[in-house]
Amino acid sequence: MRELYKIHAEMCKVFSNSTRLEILNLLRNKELSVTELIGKTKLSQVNISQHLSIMKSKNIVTSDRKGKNVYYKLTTPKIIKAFDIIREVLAERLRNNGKTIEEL
Amino acid sequence: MRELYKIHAEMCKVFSNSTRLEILNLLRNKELSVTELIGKTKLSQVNISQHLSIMKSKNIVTSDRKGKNVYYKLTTPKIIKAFDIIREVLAERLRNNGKTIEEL
DNA sequence: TTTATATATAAGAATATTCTAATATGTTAT
DNA sequence: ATAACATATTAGAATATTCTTATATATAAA
Repeated sequence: MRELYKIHAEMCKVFSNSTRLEILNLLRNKELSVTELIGKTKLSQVNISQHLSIMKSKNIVTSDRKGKNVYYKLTTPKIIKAFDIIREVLAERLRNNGKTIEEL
Repeated sequence: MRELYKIHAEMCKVFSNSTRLEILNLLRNKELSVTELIGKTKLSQVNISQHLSIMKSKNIVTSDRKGKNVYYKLTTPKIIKAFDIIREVLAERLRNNGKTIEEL
């Protein structure tokens, strides 16, 4: 049973990096190619590929090559459900401090 | 706006350790003292205090001293909502592999 | 005020994560 | 076949995390 906490923690490690969260948020509605992700984030190609590789190895995203491009998408919308709950908590806290998400 | 992803990631770091997840799961319904947590987990006092300290610094739990004991509880039930969504994803995956959570 | 019980903090070795730079591989067009 | 474009992998320095050991602090009981 303690093994389950380890697997759970391994999965949450994916969410513990801001670059990966940014990528996941971009993938919330539609699949995107690496090139598109580069364009939207201004991050380096290498870095994005590395993070996508990490997320793929944890089964958070899947990839699909279409010609020269490789498209990535979420394996389940529940990932974004969890993402959004944490955002709600953060938004509440900011609000309590007189700030809004938009200000950041 | 990229700042928000960093705060979000900081919060998720709390969930990226199996011991902390175990503690959070024990705190899901009721507040517990450090001694009670030691009894339920068989982890060392120092280790539990350290993890509680980390979670307190990230505002995931709050503490309340009552006599000799210090009781900890979750700051918001949304923490457990997010926890449970990830568990659902893991349970689905195990099921697809012909296993159940109970087996672990 | 000393003792016992409960909890917290500090220091440091072992381990893990992240980014950058260099390079490799895969696909299409010429 | 080779050039151009898209993506993946490797290696390593810098940094962060985790656990253990030792010790400190806080409260209550004797």
